[in-house]
Amino acid sequence: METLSTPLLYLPRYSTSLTVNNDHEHPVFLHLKRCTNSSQLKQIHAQMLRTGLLFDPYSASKLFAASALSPFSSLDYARKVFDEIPKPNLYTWNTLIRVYASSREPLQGVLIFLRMLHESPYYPNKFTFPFVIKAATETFSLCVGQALHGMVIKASLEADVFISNSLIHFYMSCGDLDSAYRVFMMVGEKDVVSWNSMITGLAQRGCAEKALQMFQNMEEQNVKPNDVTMVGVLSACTTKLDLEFGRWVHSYIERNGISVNLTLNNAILDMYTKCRSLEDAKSLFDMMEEKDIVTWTTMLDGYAKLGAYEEARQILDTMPRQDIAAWNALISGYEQNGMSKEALSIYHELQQSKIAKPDEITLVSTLSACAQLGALEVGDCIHAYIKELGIKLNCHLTTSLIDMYSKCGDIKKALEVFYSVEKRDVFVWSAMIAGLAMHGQGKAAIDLFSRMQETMIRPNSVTFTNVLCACSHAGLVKEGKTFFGMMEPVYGIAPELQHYSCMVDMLGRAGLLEEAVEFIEKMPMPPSDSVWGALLGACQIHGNVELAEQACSRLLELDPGNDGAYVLLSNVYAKSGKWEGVSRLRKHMRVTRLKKEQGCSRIEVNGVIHEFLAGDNCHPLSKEIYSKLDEIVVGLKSAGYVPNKSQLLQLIEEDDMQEHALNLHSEKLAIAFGLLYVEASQPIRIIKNLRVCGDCHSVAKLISKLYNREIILRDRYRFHHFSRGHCSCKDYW
DNA sequence: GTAGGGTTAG
Repeated sequence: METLSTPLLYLPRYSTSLTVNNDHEHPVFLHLKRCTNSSQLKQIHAQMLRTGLLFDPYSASKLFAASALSPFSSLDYARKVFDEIPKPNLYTWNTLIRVYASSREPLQGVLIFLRMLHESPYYPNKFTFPFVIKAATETFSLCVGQALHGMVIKASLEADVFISNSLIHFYMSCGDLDSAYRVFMMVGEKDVVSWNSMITGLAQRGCAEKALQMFQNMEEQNVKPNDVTMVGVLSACTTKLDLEFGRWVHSYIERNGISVNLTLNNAILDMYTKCRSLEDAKSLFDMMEEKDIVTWTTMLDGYAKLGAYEEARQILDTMPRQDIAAWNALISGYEQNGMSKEALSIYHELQQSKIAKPDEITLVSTLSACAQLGALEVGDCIHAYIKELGIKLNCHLTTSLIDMYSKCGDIKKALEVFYSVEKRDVFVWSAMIAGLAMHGQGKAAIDLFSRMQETMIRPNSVTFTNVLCACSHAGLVKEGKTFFGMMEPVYGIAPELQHYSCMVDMLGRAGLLEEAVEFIEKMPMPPSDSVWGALLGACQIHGNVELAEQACSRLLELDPGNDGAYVLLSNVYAKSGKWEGVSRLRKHMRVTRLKKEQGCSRIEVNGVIHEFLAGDNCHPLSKEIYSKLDEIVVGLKSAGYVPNKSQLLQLIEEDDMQEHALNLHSEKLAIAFGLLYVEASQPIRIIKNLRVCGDCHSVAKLISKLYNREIILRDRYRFHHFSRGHCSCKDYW
């Protein structure tokens, strides 16, 4: 520790008077200019205090600027210096606002500004406003910015292009595009930054077309674009996923001699990966002489999202520093491509290696993977980890937790999370409504939707999909029709295909097949495969062969490879004893080599996921499982169970064999495994990739009674809670 | 003596 008795610098002891007489060449300023570390700065500070130079506002401002802006100084130290200055001048106030505006506490910038208005004799000048507007931008404080805008006008400073540009950026960041545009229009001499602020603002708000239109206007006005302009334009291309236009922009940059720096190269690279051209991305990546963490992460993300996992992994292993963004890119790449097991394994690797610390984004992706897999125990661990680290739940995390708990079958925990948070955005509300819907709690879902209306949060298109889905699963036809009718007139949300599908599903399930058909006929757009699929599903429930045939052929016109359509139609035939229809379908599937998606059920025991396929004997405990299954069948038969073969795609002709095939359904294997290895106090949680068949549904009900166990089964569309011989779906599914 | 706009992971 250096002390003042061993100075690093020799500071001549001037006999200073308090006034400096405009002697700006005071030697202490020279030292200040040459100062390279904080110890030297402190010595100068001490010297100025001793000599009283600090009482001169101009000299003090010099010291303060050095304390606030030099790379080796800290904001805390600068603040201490500021507090010692008896009469800070306007320059000093401006500098303090400036450093706070770009610090981690931008709000302080606004507060200091207010203090300046009260305590100082100065009125803000053309330099003050850009700093304080930046502070308002960083805090997303619309009313503060609006007030500042008012002050700018009163001070007759609205013609200042720097201030106007700050205001444009501010309004864009707050999402007030109209105000940004108004300020933009008022700027007399728009410079390149004015245009850039509009272009990047629009691009970041997802208004790609408007951003590109702005770019065109800019060219027409003969304002020469620079590298920042092109980053904004590329961002718009990336939103549009328009590779051809992206390539044109790349060549435009080269043709117009726009200087390409690292950031611009990164933006071009991102455009190529998002527009799915790995070739273009790779060749740019290889050519780039300078790369930073963004370059590496962008390339890694491109590989991972497009399924080139080996290449992605190689980037991770060779990049100079594996920060958390890189791990997140790999995890989300797997998760978004439905490879949840791989996503979880990367997450585990990350935790064990401790190379980087998981952040909110890591947790959101990993929770989604848990939700897909139904990995409740892993999901629970992540929730515990969040609590342990004291991570505050933001809306993204809250949504992911609610989604994970709902999809893993623990609706109570999902509700706990929902009620534990103070802040809920439209995604949080929608996720909770979806959770209740998939658990068949339609009434609760609707109640929640009503409570949502009491808040300022406006429902979006997804919210309505979830509400209609809730009505459909719970048979709430009247309510569903009301909500559907309100969408456009009350909420200004035009119904989309998924809303029509939900309505057809709802009407169809309720047996209103004619009404469902009329509804389809009145659709303002061509019905999609999922609309016909909903109708076909309803036909299966209500055994309407003729309509099923029509729905199936319309569905196959749109999606010829839809194996589910054949299965559903086959079930309709089987249900009404039309075996010739069944074998015709079977033959057709054989000829076209279309295979029914294999049924697969999953169960998690002690954090390990066990997977079963129909008739599968790959499991190491296969023998025990099958003997348990035999025991169950004997027990069920003596309780009066008769196998229900109506929903079996008739691949096996003989009766005995049919029954055998039924017994081998994957969910039955998983239930047998659960009875053997899940603690008696715990529910048996199973996840199936397809819809549960009627026979398995009755069997699960009986088992829940005979063995006095709770079984929670997630199928492709919803949950079934079996308990004491009943199912939560009330056999309406 | 002070100023404004940009790229990656949800």
